[in-house]
Amino acid sequence: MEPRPNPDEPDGIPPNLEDHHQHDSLKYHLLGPSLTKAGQDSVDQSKVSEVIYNASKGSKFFNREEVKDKILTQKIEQILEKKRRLEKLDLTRELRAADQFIAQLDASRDLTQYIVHVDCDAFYAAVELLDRPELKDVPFAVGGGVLTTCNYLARKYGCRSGMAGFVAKKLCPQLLLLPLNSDKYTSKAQEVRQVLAQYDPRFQSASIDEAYLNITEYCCENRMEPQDVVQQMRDEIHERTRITVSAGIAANAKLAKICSNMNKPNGQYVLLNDRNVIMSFMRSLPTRKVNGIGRVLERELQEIGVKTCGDIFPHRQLLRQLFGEKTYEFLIMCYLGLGRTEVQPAEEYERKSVGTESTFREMSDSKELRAKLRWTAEELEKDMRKAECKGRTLVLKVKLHTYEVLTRQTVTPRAVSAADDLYNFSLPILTKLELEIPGMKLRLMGLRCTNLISTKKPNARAFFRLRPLRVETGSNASERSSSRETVEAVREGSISPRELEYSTYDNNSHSDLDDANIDGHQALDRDSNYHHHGKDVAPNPKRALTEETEEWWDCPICSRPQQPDERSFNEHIDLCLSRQTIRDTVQQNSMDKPTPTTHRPPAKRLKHMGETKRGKTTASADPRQKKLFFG
DNA sequence: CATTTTAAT
DNA sequence: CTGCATTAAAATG
Repeated sequence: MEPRPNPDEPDGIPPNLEDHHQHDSLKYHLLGPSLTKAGQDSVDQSKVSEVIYNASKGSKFFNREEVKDKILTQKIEQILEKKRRLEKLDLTRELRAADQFIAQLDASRDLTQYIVHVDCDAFYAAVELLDRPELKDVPFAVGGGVLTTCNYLARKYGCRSGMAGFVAKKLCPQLLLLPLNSDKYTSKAQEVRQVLAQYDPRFQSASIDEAYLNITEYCCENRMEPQDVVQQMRDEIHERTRITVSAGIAANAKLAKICSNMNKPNGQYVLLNDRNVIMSFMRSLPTRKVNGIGRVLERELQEIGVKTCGDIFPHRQLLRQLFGEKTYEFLIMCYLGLGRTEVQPAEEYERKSVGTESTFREMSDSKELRAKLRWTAEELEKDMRKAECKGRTLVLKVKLHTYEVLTRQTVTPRAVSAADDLYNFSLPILTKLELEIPGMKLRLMGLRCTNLISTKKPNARAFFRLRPLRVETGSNASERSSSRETVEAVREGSISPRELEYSTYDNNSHSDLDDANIDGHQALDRDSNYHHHGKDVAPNPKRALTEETEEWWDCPICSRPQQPDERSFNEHIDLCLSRQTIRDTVQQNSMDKPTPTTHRPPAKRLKHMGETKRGKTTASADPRQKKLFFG
């Protein structure tokens, strides 16, 4: 905690106190999304927010932020009104439901795992510093118009990731801006990951510079305490890569993530796997510290009187109605300090959309816009080729010169990926938008493809899901036939179709063994600040078409549904395993090089098991079947 | 109720 | 004052 350096005074401290007062929430908002990140403790935030406010005042971006802030204020007004209305009612039912939910969650609390969240310190800046050690004592940032990261020296001036470059310059005029060298960061990240893999071969990359590990096994096998394991791992990372990382160690991923921030940079923090310790840790924890609670939810919560996770409890009877089902459940989990205890490689998650977007000088000419769409379509085609998929829904995104964002989507008659198709099917929605908004002026255009169908490795693995013929009954028959497609060709030689029916289905997930071989470039680096309530990091690897799959146990090797009977299921797996061994041998000889350093564990792809959040099949199905297969 | 759009992260 | 992906809730019909 050093004293804050004295950055040059901004052009003007606000002269007008009323103005000051009215825009409090906006100013706070303008501080940006990464406020909770480390390195800011010694900074005078109110000074910083003044500078940001004055630097951006009057810009189109600012005006839009102002509008958004007004809208949020209205939304909060409605929430408060609803709250007042609710409080006049008898809420014992909701209270009971909440208490029951809490009891149920608490009973299923798992304190047996040691989950670690590893976070590289100012990663891009640290990598740049390796090449240019002379920058050790100068504040610098990486990124162009927007800072992707900055070193800790720059943070002392209030600079941080996500901030506009010119704003950062106001805060710190000496700030040096370096251009991005993405390849460099990716290869450095790989070096770090090689070390991580020694401690948990199934570690999960959450972004280029963040990862989750489950070190329970490592601790057991080496008779070591978690904190010693992590200290050793961090030392090893530093020794091998010359970059420093921080880590959090706790019973689940949500807690570990919070903990990795506590002793940043180059530190670690252990939260004991003890219910009381966790509960009191959460009690005083500001909501914003939780991954998934950002500027907006923080403010909404704060306005109803919830500042810390402990404050959630006395409001439990209101939260569902005020914020909706999922957010309610998420908040209760926060109160209890519960989170994910499983960690799984990112490659095992199924991608749901692929898209591209770009910002450009304002543009309104119809011809130019079509050219831009054409170009965007071509970019998307490249990305889809890389992802090896096609899609059935196109989403056009535009940002007007006012920074207002609009999206329009259309369902294509067939799965598409070629630039011509992408362009031709999205052109009508662009044209319609132009009619809707006369003189439409854009600063950004994006195209995204969803409802994906994989075209991966046609001969390497069955990429159609085979499932036994079943009598279609009742209401879901029509629904199912619509999402199902008879397929022209059987691509996979080793299994004859016979009486089986084919459906295009869950293609990526069948190729995790292939993925393991390809690995490397598909690493799927996600942004650290993406969230979803309920889970903590990556998306749910679950499928559409859930209903009827419940009655079948899917084989983790071939993914075909099996009779839900233990004996025959195990027999089938044995058969599949031997078949798999043969296939792998054949493949290795032909083309694939197995990954040298990170050895992969046996295929354990237990999808459709422990399914559904709303169905009550949760806890029962999962452990049972895992045991069945591994036990 | 299914689909689309917006907003948050 | 980016770009990519995911999720939840609200709006729409």
